[in-house]
Amino acid sequence: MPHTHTRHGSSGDDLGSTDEVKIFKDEGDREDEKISSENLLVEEKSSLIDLTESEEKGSKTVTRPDHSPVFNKLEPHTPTFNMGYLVSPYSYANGTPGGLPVTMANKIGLPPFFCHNGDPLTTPPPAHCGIPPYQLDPKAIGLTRPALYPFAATQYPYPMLSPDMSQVASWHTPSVYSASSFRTPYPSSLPINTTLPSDFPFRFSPSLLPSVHATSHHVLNSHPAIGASTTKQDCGVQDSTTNNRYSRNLDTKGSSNSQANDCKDSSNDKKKPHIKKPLNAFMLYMKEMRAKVVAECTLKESAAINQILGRRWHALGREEQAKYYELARRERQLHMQMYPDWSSRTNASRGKKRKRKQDANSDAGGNNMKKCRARFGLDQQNQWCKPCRRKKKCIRYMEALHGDGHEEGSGMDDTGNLSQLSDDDDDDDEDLLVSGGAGMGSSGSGDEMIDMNQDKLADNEDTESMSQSLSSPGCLSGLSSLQSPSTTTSLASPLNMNMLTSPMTPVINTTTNTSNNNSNAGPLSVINSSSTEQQTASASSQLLISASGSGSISGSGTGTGTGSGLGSGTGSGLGSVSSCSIGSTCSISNSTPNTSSTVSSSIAATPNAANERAMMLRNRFSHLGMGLNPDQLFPAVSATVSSSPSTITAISLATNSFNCYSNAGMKATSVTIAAATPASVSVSGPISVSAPASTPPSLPAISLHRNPIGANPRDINNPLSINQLTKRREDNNVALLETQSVSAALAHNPYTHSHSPHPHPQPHSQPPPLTHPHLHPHADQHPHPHPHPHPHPHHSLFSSSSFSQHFQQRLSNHLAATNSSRLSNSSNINIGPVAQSSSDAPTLIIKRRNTSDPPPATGNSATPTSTETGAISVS
DNA sequence: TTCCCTTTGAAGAGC
DNA sequence: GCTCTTCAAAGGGAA
Repeated sequence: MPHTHTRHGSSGDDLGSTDEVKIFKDEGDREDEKISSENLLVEEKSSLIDLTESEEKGSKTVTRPDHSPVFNKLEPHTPTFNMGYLVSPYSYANGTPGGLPVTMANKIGLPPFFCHNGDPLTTPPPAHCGIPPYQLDPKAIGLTRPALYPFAATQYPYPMLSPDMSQVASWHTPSVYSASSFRTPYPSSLPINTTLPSDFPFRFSPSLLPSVHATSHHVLNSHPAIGASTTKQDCGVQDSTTNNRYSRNLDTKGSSNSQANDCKDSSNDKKKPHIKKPLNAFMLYMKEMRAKVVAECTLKESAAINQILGRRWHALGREEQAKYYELARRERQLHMQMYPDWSSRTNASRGKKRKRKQDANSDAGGNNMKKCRARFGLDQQNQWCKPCRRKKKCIRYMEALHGDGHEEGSGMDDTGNLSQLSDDDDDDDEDLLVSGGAGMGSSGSGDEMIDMNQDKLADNEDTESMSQSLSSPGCLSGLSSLQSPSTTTSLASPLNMNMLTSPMTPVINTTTNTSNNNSNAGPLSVINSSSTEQQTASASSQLLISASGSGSISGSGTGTGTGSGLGSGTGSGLGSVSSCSIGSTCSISNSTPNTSSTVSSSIAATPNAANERAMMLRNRFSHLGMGLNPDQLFPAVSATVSSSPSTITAISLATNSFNCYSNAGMKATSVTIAAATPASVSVSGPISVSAPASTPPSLPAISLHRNPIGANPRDINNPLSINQLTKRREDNNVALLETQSVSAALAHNPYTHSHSPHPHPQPHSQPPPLTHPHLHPHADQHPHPHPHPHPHPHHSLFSSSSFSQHFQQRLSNHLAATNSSRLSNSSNINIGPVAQSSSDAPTLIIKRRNTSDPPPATGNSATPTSTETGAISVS
C-alpha cells in the first residue's frame, strides 16, 4: 500500500490493530487479483477508504469509550494534525509543509487544479479554463491572487504557519476556509472550549479554529467577511447555551436569511438541532477546490462546477485523494467525538421520509433512474422532459420512481423524440462512434448541423460521448464538446489556444511557422471536413481554404470551409491558417512569399499516469467510447498540401489523436491542400487520419477522456458552453494565438510527449513551454513505447522542434542560396522519401512512421510502410 | 422562498 | 450482504 497514514498520538496505538492489519492484508490480496485498471482503481479507492476507515475504527476504539469531555480524549499532541486543514497533516515526500491542495499538485508534478496546466484529466483544458492568468504557477497564483481575507502573516489565525505558509494559507483561506468555510462545522463553543489547551485548535479541523482559538476568533471577527460567521456563531452560541450543540446548519447557505432562519430554527428546535453530516473526502475536496474552479472558469453554476470537480476528483492522484480521505476520516472522527449520539439517521429522517423504492429493483435500472440532465447531458436538452428543462423534478425519474419507469426505454419523450435509451450498450459505443462521425463533425458548425441521425443517436447515452468531445478531459472533461473535433474549432478558438498553450494538453498542435514574417499572420480559419463551416477572417489575404473530407468521423461529410487568412503584411497572397479538424488538424500558414517554409507535424499524446487512466476508467463516462483504441491515439497523418510556392510558406500539419474517436473508419483519411493562386489556397480532398494498423504493445498512458455529461459548447443554453465558459478569456486566447509561434507550439509537441516521458533535449533549443513545466507529471509511470533515450532520427521528423527547425533551417538555407521562390525540395529534408514534384514546385512528401511502431533502426527511419501515411506536398 | 441541479462518499434503512 | 436512499457543500436558476 503506497499510502501510509501517520498515526497521531494515542491513535498511534491502533497501528497494530487487527483491523488495520486486515485492511492491508485484504488489499494486498486484492491487488493480486488485479486484472484491469478499472479494478485497480476501484481497489485503490476502496483501499484508501478502507484504510482511513480502519484508522477511524481504531480511533473509535480509543476515543469513543468516553466522550466526556470529548476533546480531552484526544491525543494531547498530534503533530500531524496540529495544522488542521491548512497544512496537511500528512507528510510529503519532499518534506515540504504544504499540505494545501494547492501545493499538492506541485508536489506530484500534477496541477490538477489548473486547467491550463494540465488538468488531471490531461486533456486540453476547456476553453473556459482560459489561459492566463491561470497559466501561472499555482504558487504564483497564490501570490497574485488577492486574498479575500488578507491576514497578515502574523495575524493569520494559524500562527504556527510560517509567513510563507501564511501567505499561502491566506490564499487558501478564501476557498477552503472562506467566510463560509470558517463557519464551524461543529459547535463553536462547546463547553470543552474553555478547557481546551491553547494548542487545541491546531489539532483539529480549521473549522474549529476560529471559534476555539481566541486569537483566531478575534482575527476572524475583525474581518467583515467573518462577520457573518460571527453571527452564525453567535447564533450557535445561543443555541449552545441550551443544548451544548451548535448546528452547522446555521451557515448552510451563507445568507443572512438563512442564518436568521437557522437561528430561528435552532431556537425553535433546540431539542433537535440539526447536526450536519461530516464532510466526506469529496466534499472536502470540493469545498476546497470550488473556488479555484470558479476562478479558473467562468462557471458559476454549482452543478457544472461539481461536474468538473467530480472529474478532477477522479483524476486526482491516489495520494491526493488519500489526503482527503484522511481528512474526511478525521472529520468524521471529530464529528463523532463531538456528537457521539448523532447519527445520520437523524438528518435522513429530518425532512423527508425515507422512501423505499419498492419496484426499484424491477426497474431495469440504473440509468433509467437517471434524471434527464444526467442522462442526456446538457447538449441534448431536447431529450429532456419539460420539468427537467425547467429544473424541476424529472417526470421520468419520478415515473420510474413510482414504478412505471419502463416507458423510457422506448417511449417517446414529451418532445416527441424517440428515446432509444440503451444504457447498457457499451458494445455499441464504437459503432455509434463510427456511424456518428457526422455528428461529431457537424457539431462544430453549429447545432443546426446536427442531423437527424445524430439526434437519434443522441438518444443513446453513449452517443452523448460521441457528440460531445472525446477529449475534454480537462478541466471540463465533461465538457466534452469543447474539445470535440466536431466542434470545428478554429485555431483562434480558446480551446485550441489552450491546446497550444497547455503543456499538459494531449493535443496535437497545429501551428503555423511564420518564421520570416511577422507575427501578424495569425491562424484564422478552420476547416472541418465533416461540417460546413466557413470562417472569413480577412479579406486582405483572401486565403481560401476549403476542405472536403470523408472520414469515419464526418461520415460523408463534404463540408467546405473557407477562410481568409490574415496576411503577414505583404498582401500578396498571404495565407493564414486553416485547420481541418476531425481528429486531425491541418493548418496552412502562409506568410510572406519567398520566405521560409516549414512543414511540421506533431502528434501529442496525453502524458497521463497509469493511475489516472485507471481512474478515468472508473469514470462512468469512460465507457462512452472515448476512442480508447490505441490505434487512434497515434494516428498517422497524411496530408497533401499544395500551393503556389510563393504563397504558402508554412504548413503545419498535425493530428489531434485525442480528438479522434476510435473507430476504424476514422483511420483512413488524407488531407490535401492545394493552392490555386497565390492569393488563395484551397484545401480540398479527403481529409483523413489514418492510424497505425497495429497496436503498439505498450501504449503510453493515454488519457481516457470521459465524456461529459453533455455539454454542447455551442449551446448558449449550456452553462458549460464555450460562450459562457470562455467569454472571460477569449480575448486572451486570441491574443495568445496570434503570438503563438510554431516553436512554442512545438515545445508542446504532443507527439514528442507521447514518445518521451522525459522530454529529450532537442538538438535545437526550443522555446520553453508556455505554461506549466510539468509536462509529464506521471511520465515515470508511463510505459514508454520507445524507450530509446534519444529521439530517433525518424522521430525527429515529427518530434516537435527538431523536425520543424531542421526543416526550416534547411529551407532557409536553401532559399538563401537559391534566392528563389522555389521551396526546397524534400531532398534537403532528411525526413524520408521525397517525391519530386513533376512541376517546378517541389513536392515534399513526408512519410510518417507509425507512431505506435517501435522506432526504426537508425538510418532506416524513412522507410515507408503500409502503415505509414501522409504526404505533404508543397507545390 | 423553495426547490433543483450536480458531484462523491458515508451511513442507515430496507430487503 | 446487498441495494437503495438521503445528506453533506455550493450557488445559480427556475417556479
